[in-house]
Amino acid sequence: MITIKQGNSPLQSKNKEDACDGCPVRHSSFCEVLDKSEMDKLSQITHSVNFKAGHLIVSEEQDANYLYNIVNGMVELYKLLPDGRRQITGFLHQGDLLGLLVGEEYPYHAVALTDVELCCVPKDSANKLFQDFEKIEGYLLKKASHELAEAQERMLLLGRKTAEERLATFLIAQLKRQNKDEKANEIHLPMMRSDIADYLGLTTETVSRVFSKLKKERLVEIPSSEKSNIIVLDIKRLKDVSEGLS
Amino acid sequence: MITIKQGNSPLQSKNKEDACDGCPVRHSSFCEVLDKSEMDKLSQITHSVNFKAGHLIVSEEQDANYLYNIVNGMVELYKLLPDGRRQITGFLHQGDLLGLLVGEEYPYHAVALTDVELCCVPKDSANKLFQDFEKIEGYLLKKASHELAEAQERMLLLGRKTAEERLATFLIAQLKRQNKDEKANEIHLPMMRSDIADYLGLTTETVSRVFSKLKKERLVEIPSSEKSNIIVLDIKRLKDVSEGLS
DNA sequence: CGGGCACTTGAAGTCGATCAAAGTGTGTGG
DNA sequence: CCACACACTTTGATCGACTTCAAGTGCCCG
Repeated sequence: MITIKQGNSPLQSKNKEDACDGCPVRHSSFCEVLDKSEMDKLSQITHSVNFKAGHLIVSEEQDANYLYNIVNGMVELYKLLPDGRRQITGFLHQGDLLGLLVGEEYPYHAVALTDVELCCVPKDSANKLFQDFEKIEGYLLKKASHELAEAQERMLLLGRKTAEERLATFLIAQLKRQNKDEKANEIHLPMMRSDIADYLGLTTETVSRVFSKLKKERLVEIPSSEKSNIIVLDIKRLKDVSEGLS
Repeated sequence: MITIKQGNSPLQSKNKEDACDGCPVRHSSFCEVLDKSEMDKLSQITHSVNFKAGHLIVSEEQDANYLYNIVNGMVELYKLLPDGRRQITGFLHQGDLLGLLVGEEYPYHAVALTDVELCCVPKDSANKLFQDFEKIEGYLLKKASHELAEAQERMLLLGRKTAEERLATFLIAQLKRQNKDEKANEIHLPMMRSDIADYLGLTTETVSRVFSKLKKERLVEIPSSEKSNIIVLDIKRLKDVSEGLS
């Protein structure tokens, strides 16, 4: 069972005017498509929000009143079955969007994995947002299709890969995301083993056992004191394992 | 192993001018956001394509030159592992989009499950499409977010549900899709058991066994001659099963 | 120092996979 | 029209990967 600290409502966490003055909004990923003056205008209708690690940001079936852009930190999305089984559907990083949806309600829970800073767009402003900044809609579409492709990759993982292949796939993906440099081989995993398990459709025990197996095979190394740091010893071979070649 | 008939290249299957004259494009789901004159204009840059059941429409890593809209019929999307393991990531129905993506290449294979008719937008026209018809982009975004929510639901299924729960979930979803009427209880499944298996992350044998179990429990009925027709005897209880309540 | 939490490791159990065979419906050619 | 082949489905028996249950370890923090 997961314990979640009570989440702040977005507006509590920071005074709205302060947030805009401090201009963290400028660092939202919207700057990829908007120029400086547009970002200034954008900051009129958005504000910054902070959540401490472990806090609930949105919950399933809660009215979707905000669209968030992760400014920094990491967020996990998950769905639950009535009996408590949990599937983490994604880890969100800087620049990712949270709350992009059709319906009235969020289709998932979102929890801050680390301390996070979010750029928060009230939903009623969203339509205005689209009118004022046409580019935004195309940008969101691009983001959404990208996520869709990732989701399909994940379905392949969950439906057809073995435990070892799943963890290898996960590590390779994290490695790619965290390093521009092709050769870099260090990964930092801010989430617990049980989060990795719920992301990969496994149990913590299995994740732990597979980590041990990968260590024994000299594919990775894990300093015993800092279990959240992984060193990949053989990227090529790990990649092969992730695709079932081995 | 799956045998796939050689797909036609889009332009072979029908004479372009004929397709537009026959105005099947008018029946593409874009009509949900465009008025008649806009649809006429749209049909200038799109054309109709037909594929016979079993034929390959697009394949993974093939250059994504077209965006398709399913006019009628059914399409399956899937990804493969090097050793042949297959995961079907979606069944597309009337109005669904095929080929909405960021990259240069399709991230999946698409095969016609039934005879299908597609509305085909060449990619170079797509940008023009967005400029001329601003509404289209918002429409695509809506479609994409909807698909994203479905993908997350599927991850929960693949990562955390039992075989019985998966099949029940699948049947309930098909029932909803095929019937406006809440009370209707007939489902037609154009795909084979092995397709259902590859969609649910199971084997054909397991799918078959679970069907037998559901029959024995009087949750469904399957006429022995028409295995593609399913009658749901107890929707409420099947729904409970799909959520792990039972 | 001790309690708690995350993680690891071990032993036993189970669900679905695999292997094998039989059943069912369809189409084809004699 | 029947017989045979083929493709799909079902059923049965066995197997194995991952889960479950149960200890045990190490680390942090009061």
